[in-house]
Amino acid sequence: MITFSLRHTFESAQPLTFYADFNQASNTLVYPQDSLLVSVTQSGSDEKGSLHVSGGRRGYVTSEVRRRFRLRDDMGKIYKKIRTDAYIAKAIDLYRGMRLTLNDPWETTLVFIISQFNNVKRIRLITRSIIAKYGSEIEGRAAASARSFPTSADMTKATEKELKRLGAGYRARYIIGAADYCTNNVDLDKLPSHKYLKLKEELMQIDGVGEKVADCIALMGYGNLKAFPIDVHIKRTMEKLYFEGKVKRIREIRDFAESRWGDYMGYAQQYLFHKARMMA
DNA sequence: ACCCAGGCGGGCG
DNA sequence: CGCCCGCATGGG
Repeated sequence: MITFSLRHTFESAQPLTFYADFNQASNTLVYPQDSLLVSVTQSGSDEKGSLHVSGGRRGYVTSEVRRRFRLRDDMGKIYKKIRTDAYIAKAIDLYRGMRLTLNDPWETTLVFIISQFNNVKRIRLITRSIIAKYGSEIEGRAAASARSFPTSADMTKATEKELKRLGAGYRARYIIGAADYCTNNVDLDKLPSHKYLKLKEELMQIDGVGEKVADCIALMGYGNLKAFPIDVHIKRTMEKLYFEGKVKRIREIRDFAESRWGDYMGYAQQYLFHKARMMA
């Protein structure tokens, strides 16, 4: 039995959180991917409850779910490496089975451009509005219907005025720029996912993508676990926990994380972030 | 009214 | 470089 919690993963504010539907009563997640509507159900509330996957061709969908929910990650090994102190141990105990997810690079880019200087509820609302307006309709057996996430080419048709009407605010300009750049100047699917520094440098060429958002894209869009996004929650939490409450630079916090959690620092970040956000 | 939210880009010293 | 500021929007 694998260590996986559909609920904690869904609630951890990762890209799919912003557009998928999660039914708490049935513990079922319905989300569109690759023009399919996929339904994932986990029986029981236990993180080891068995998974049921439906929608599309069974073999393909099952392997995609395994890939996107990173079900091949050895959580025992990861927990052993990142369980370095009481705080993160508590986070692991509270949210055992929470996985990082692997999402489409463009999808991740758009979602995290929207995320800046924003809150989760509004990120979700704006993302859904964008999908409703610019996505295309797909169907599946898992539910009645849904819309696929708009491609960067789809988004080049958007105007700043439209995006502001959907609530994007000053980020509307970034979205326009990013859609154009990712359609005409770079192929996100060809960036070097395993070369952290190079990947981040390339991502930061995109309009509205700075260091923090680039780390989010590297982590959740490319699966690069050396990425360590430092947002307000992480910064405050780590300054308090590991730096005696003193204000530190991003660089120093990142170096500390790397020395402490090494190749699994991205997972450490997700557990620290989720606990900090849930407790706030 | 005021503060905050998974920050970024531009400008200044 | 490193720091500071404005930025749109809605919820607590």
